[in-house]
Amino acid sequence: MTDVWQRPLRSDAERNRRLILEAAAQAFAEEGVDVGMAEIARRAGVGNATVFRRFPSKDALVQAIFEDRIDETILAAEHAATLADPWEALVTCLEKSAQLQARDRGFFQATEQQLLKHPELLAQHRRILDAIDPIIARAQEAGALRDDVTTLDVIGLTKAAVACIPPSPDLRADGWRRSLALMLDGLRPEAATPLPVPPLTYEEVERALATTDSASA
Amino acid sequence: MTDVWQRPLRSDAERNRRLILEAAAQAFAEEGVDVGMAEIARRAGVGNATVFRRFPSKDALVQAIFEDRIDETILAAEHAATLADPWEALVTCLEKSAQLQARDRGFFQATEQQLLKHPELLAQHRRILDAIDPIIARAQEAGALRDDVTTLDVIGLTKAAVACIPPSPDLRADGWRRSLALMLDGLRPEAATPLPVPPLTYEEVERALATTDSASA
DNA sequence: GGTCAAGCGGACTCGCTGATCCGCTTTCGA
DNA sequence: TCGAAAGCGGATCAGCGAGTCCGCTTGACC
Repeated sequence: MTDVWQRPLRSDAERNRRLILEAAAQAFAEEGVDVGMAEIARRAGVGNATVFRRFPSKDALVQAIFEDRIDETILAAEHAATLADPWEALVTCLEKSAQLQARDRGFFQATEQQLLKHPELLAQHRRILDAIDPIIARAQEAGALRDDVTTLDVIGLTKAAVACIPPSPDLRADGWRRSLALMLDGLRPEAATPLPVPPLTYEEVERALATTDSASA
Repeated sequence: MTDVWQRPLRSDAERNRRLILEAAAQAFAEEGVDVGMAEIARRAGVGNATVFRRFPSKDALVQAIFEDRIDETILAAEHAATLADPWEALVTCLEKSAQLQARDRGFFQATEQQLLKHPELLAQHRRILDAIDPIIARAQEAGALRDDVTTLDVIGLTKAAVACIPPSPDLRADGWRRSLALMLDGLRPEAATPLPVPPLTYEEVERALATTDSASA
């Protein structure tokens, strides 16, 4: 997606691009997506105009970082999928995913509400689903994971495990391990109790987000 | 807390006050706390100055609504506490709490990150904890709830159950019932597996929020 | 009905932040 | 070494949203 620069960036420009991405990721994670572009430029040690030259808008910058994180998550899922034990694969995948989200807590927390409204990002997000799907299926076939949950359920729970810890740099960073463990206990077949309502489908979510989009944009 | 008006408000002023509160609650719920005061005034059918005359700042307005919601939650908890079955009391309490949060999803989601930084609100929030505490304790004594979870854990999970459903007016509004059910399954003693890290204490959270406050304010 | 303080609302200020402009600097190929 | 194009950053613009001002209206009390 986006432009592929025929002529590669000049060396200093490429270096600045990286500095900006790092600074922005850190700033978003620490202070949320509301940090000003000026602050990001300051952290990166460049002028504000330089930021806008590399990323035509703040949105574009946020999206670039978001895509990076999605790639990392997918990589983690693909690695976890290679583990022999189906349940361990699931747990590993979810733990890594939660860890990534916890690291950039401010970023994810502040963006997830509004970020999916960009169609490109929605497509990216779908890639995560596809990466985790087989892990879920395998765990269910092995009888290690209850049958009545969907991939979307599991992803939601993981997100929730991170979200239920208040975001503060001064709080123990591993709090999510506890909530995730509680949720995993609820995902085992032995714990299963009939669920009250049917799951959301991806199509439902997609449609709803698209509508919300046009309403709030 | 807040002012007690010696002279009661003139009838029209009182009416406007109510209109503003309702309009603001709805606007926050639908669009998040980022809606402008002008939009709230528009929804209430009053001029923007009128909003500021009743609530000296946007913060004050948000706090007023927040306190309302906390009162409702505590009321629900107190009602649930009267139920005979300890587990049912817990479930009822959490469901009602989740329902309230789901109704004003945008509001809670957008505020929980930053709202607790006001000491008054932190104190208010503490009242919820105190209301739910005995319900938790009773369920644990009855052997219906695993022993190794704290009230803070349970509140966190409830919040998370709501948070893991994307906020959209076009999405089925009862999605949280499913995630909450999954979490409840993980809270039963039979499902219990040793938890990896110790719980957060209220003091830890309080301290962390206070620090985050001064950093981000 | 008359008086007047309380209340009203629209126009305004003002600061903040995303985004642009422009004159100077750096890289890089020849 | 040198010229041109790419890059740079401080100054600046523009729009938005919180909060204020002021001349007009309305409800309350006699």
